[in-house]
Amino acid sequence: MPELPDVACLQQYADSMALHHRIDDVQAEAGPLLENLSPGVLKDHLRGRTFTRTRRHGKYLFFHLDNEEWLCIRFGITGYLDYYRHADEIPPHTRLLLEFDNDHHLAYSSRRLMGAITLTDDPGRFADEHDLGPDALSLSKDTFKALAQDHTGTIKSWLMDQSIIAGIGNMYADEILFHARIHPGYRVDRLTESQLAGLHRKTGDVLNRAIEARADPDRMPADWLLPLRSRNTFCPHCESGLKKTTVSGRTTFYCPTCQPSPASADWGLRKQH
DNA sequence: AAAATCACCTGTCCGC
DNA sequence: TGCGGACAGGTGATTT
Repeated sequence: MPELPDVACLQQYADSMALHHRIDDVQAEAGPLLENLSPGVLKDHLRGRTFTRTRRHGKYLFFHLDNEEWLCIRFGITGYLDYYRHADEIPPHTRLLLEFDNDHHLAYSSRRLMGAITLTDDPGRFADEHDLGPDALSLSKDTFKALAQDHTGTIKSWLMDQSIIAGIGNMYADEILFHARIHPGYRVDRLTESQLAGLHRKTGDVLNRAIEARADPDRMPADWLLPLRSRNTFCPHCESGLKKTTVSGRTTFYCPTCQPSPASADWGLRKQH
């Protein structure tokens, strides 16, 4: 699940719960989440330290340690954080468990092992090394338009490409395109200036509104697509039946009326059917 | 070279 | 009820 709004909420959660407590104990399992990092080394770096603040870039969350290092977490599809008191509250699939000096715990859980846990001295450098583009909430309209130059693939895959813009995933790409009234299969370089301007505005609107809704579909506005996913239902604007299809290999929902298909020359799909 | 597709894990859901 | 197969919101590697 965790796209930018989800990670922003996890950041708020961590800020309200997990800062300024000394880390007394660390449990980590070896495995694919810890790349180039052993559980023992991670433990050595974290134990005795406190988190002083956090930072988010795209879908990554960084915890600043009082020795100037940062713990970096990527959540993958199934990752989340849980701060709790009693040992029997440990969530299933906990992959990293911190125990603080106030007898509370912070667990990073991930059912599918698709996230990452690592350390860095500098989140900015980390973002560069991992080829992350600017955060989706940091973009000016001009930067947004400039980033779209010369791309011939689909607008949906462009929005989701973390090396271009960091933070947007499959679900919010669909939501943003729905509100911008742009079909997800459009070629990026066939969009008009005004379409790109609208897309930029909707990107900020949707992501910020999703954070307000605490990334909870039940709190999202009534005219949003996301809570309707996989329900085979109707467009909240025009009552057309919503379509489910595949764009760039990803499950895609859209409204065929509000988001009309591009003319054949304007598709960004290599193969169309 | 850019863009699409596959592979990575594991749990869930659906149809037979 | 049991079982196989498709599928899931992400990303990095591989292929086209």
